[in-house]
Amino acid sequence: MVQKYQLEDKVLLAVDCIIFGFDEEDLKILLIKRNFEPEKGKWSLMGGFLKRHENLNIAANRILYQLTGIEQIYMEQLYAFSEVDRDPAERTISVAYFALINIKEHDKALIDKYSAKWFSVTELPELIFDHSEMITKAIKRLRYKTSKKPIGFELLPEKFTMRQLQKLYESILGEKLDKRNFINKINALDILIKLEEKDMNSSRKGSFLYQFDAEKYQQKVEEGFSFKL
Amino acid sequence: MVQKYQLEDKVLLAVDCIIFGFDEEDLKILLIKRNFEPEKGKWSLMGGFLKRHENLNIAANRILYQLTGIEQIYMEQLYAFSEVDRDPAERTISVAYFALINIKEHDKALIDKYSAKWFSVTELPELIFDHSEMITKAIKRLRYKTSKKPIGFELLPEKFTMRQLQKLYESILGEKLDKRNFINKINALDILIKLEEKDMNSSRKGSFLYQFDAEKYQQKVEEGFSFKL
DNA sequence: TCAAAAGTGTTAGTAATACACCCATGC
DNA sequence: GCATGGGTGTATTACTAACACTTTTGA
Repeated sequence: MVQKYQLEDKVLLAVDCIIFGFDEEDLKILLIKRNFEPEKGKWSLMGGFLKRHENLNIAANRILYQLTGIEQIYMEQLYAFSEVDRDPAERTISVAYFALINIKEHDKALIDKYSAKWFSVTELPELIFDHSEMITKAIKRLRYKTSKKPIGFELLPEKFTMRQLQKLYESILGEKLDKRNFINKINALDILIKLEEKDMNSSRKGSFLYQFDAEKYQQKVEEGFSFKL
Repeated sequence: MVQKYQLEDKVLLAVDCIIFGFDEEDLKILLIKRNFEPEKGKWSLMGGFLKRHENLNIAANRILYQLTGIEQIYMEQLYAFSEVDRDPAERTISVAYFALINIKEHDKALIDKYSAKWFSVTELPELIFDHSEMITKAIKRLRYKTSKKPIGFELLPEKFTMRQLQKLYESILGEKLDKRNFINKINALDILIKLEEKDMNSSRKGSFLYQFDAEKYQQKVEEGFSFKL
């Protein structure tokens, strides 16, 4: 006979999604114009409320899908934000999630339809509630993860140049890296396939394209390999 | 005019506290016999429900105080656990917090009164709900933090021997460390004060006692120092 | 006198950093 | 022919890891 917790306070539990993308220049974050009160019309992370039948991961994916049409991506829980007055309308606790996606792979039309927009992390607009704080924390976590595992390949097209990869790392870490050291380290990891093909857009000489070797990477992870950039 | 989110589901939000302690031998976790249904009488983390007027940090401290008499310690948020059926009585999301405390500094009588008990992390009893999973995650986080910052001093008495400190690190990391390398590294950090005094309990020869130099440490942190064991 | 834990340095290997010039091409 | 970005290797330094014997003293 299971007894219930009848005297306890219940609260609204929100989920906010921090979606990172990369456009071969800058690290970007996807924001949306909020279409309900309070703060209607202001920029915001993709957010919504947890429903009774969902866990938080599922809610995060549903909310992202409803607001942007983006489906089935891996999101990771960041932190629960719980200041009593963080939402002026009503007491709400928000669990922030973040994810990395490839901007080009996700249908621009769909995102436009939903009035979502990419902003460079260095030029974010004013955001509602504590969403800036969430983003600050997400960037910190992203930097940490980047220094442990070679993530970031999600953010690039299937074929990419060393220079694009380097720029991606630079924009995540917020600092310039040495070209030769970077290439040496990435090559030492031995998880890229160098293609015959060259990308001729970026320079007259052209630069070789690479692919991420997911199989080799998986194998190395199983052998317990760890990464340090 | 602030509008409310009237159609959204509300849920119970619980907080569970993972309290780490060290008794100069083993890394331990504080557990309590649950005195209400469901699962009454089984071992559990210290848990309770968030109240309307509290944020999660404050709730975590209140719950810990009510169940163990331990006050005013620094707790860090770990993760929100949200499986739909994690609590059979009613839909409950739980945010886990963890902390490090010095077992001896916290009044044993008080803890006994509340029927809390310390268990070695290597010999945990069966726990309710998803509490084992919470502990696994907390240990992982603790190991990570230990490898970045010289934490763990919270777990030792004010004066301690190098060997005690080494045992603490070994029990957090779950592996043996080399005595000389350990001492060399700790000394290189230059955040301990070597005392004249010796501890005569552990051996015939006696071993020198050390103190953590909080001031020096603070200064180094400000200079941007980072730690790698 | 011996058992039990404390204390003490060096070396070899590995990883991280700093650094500068030539190449290929389109204009 | 020159401007642009691409590509390449080495030397130095700092860190990490492995390793064994002597000291002290209470029983």
